[in-house]
Amino acid sequence: MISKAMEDYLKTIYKLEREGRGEPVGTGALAEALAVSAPSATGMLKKLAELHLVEHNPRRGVTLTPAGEKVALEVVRHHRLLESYLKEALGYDWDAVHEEADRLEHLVSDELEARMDAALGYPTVDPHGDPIPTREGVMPAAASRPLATLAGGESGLIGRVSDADPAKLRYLAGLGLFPGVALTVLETLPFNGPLRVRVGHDPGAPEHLLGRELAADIFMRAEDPAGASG
Amino acid sequence: MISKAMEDYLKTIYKLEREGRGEPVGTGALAEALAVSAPSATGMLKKLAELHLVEHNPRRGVTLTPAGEKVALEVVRHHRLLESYLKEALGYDWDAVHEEADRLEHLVSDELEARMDAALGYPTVDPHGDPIPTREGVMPAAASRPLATLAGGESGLIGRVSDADPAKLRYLAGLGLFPGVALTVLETLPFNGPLRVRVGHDPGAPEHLLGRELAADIFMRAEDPAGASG
DNA sequence: CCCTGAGTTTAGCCTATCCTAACGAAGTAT
DNA sequence: ATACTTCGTTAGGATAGGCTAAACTCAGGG
Ligand SMILES: [Mn+2]
Ligand SMILES: [Mn+2]
Ligand SMILES: [Mn+2]
Ligand SMILES: [Mn+2]
Repeated sequence: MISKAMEDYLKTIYKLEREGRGEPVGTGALAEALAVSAPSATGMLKKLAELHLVEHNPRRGVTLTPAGEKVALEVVRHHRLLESYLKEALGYDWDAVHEEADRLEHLVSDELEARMDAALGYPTVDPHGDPIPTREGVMPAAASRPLATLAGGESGLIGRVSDADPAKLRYLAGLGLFPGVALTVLETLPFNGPLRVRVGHDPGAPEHLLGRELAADIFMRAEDPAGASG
Repeated sequence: MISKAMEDYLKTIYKLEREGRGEPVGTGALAEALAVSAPSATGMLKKLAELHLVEHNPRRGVTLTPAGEKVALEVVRHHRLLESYLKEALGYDWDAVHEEADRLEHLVSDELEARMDAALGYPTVDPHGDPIPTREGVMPAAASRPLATLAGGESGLIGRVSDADPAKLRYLAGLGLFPGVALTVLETLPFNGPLRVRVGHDPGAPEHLLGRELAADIFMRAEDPAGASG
């Protein structure tokens, strides 16, 4: 049986694997991400390796096996469906959904998953724009073009926003910046200065200044939004 | 800290206290209801007594303290709100909600509780007609008049149905018998025979035969339905 | 080539919750 | 009054997960 704790380990290994560049995940990084001690992580990794959910090369790191990745994707699917459901159906703010979903994600039955999915109209991304893995365990590509790579005058649609910091999410919400919103970069001030952006293409639309740290949390859709025709 | 396991013990003690007639709950009955061994129950009772959540008189039984009852009522409130939410908002069948709610009831935050409550329009009973304790920890009275106590020709509104057996719930749903539905007892066959009932007052309305076992699971509202004027 | 330090693993413990087997208390029946 | 029976508690142990302290590995730096 796969416990709640095991699911959290697998989910976190998955996340760290994505963030890193193909290297196996280190015990220390894993322990830190889970807020447990390194020995606890070592112990759990042995158990997970025993179950063939991870490959553990002592002192080198861990990698998910296909079976482990399947479990991780299921948990991520539950998490992101929950975030979407809490926001869309129950009116949660997008900075509050993560914590709630983190608790509930381990208890979502197949039926609850299916009913939330249907109630939401089979969404493909969560409130932060993170892709929702399919029921079959396929993770769609995430929007990955940093806002700062847009040239002055270029525009596009916000695809995704980092959900790591609730305070940033609240600030962005205050500016009206969500996934799906069109954004035009008016200018990029030099020496790592802020970006001046306009919401939408209209000359009359609100403009905002975004510091580099905040801009780094915003990713644009790959697809051309079909019209900087402002 | 009150663990999930403790919440389950307190909830079950509460239920058994209600079912019994004021006598303290025995260790064996509690253990059986929780599907654990008697020694496990003894051990947990000591811990709960330590926390002043129950009063445990060894070899006599347990009683909830006011603090323990408060916790129990919170868990029951979460359970019944969840059952209502799953049915009303997500389209669950009323025989499927109990199992799901039993898993989720320990993870409901104050915010989730409040949002489900509001989304449902502040319901006072769950899908089976069981009263939902208030946020302040008050348990409303449950419909308690057994269907079989209605005289031939008498009618009333179904108030509550035992949720113990999903198969019975499915059968009753097939007959259209839910809380809130009007029911007229046409006759009560002798020697503990079945009840012939009519859904509603109309002479043309569907009639059904209910065996005593099934009838014993149906309880009518105390209030007079204001009109056997059929 | 050895030494050192960062990072991991081992050793030894702790807590929560559950279990079985054995023991004890109390009421019931002879 | 004594013996049986029922029920609860004590004793002893398991498992899952987490922790601290100590030992180990190994890739450089000297
Ligand atoms: Mn999240
Ligand atoms: Mn998210
Ligand atoms: Mn229930
Ligand atoms: Mn119910």
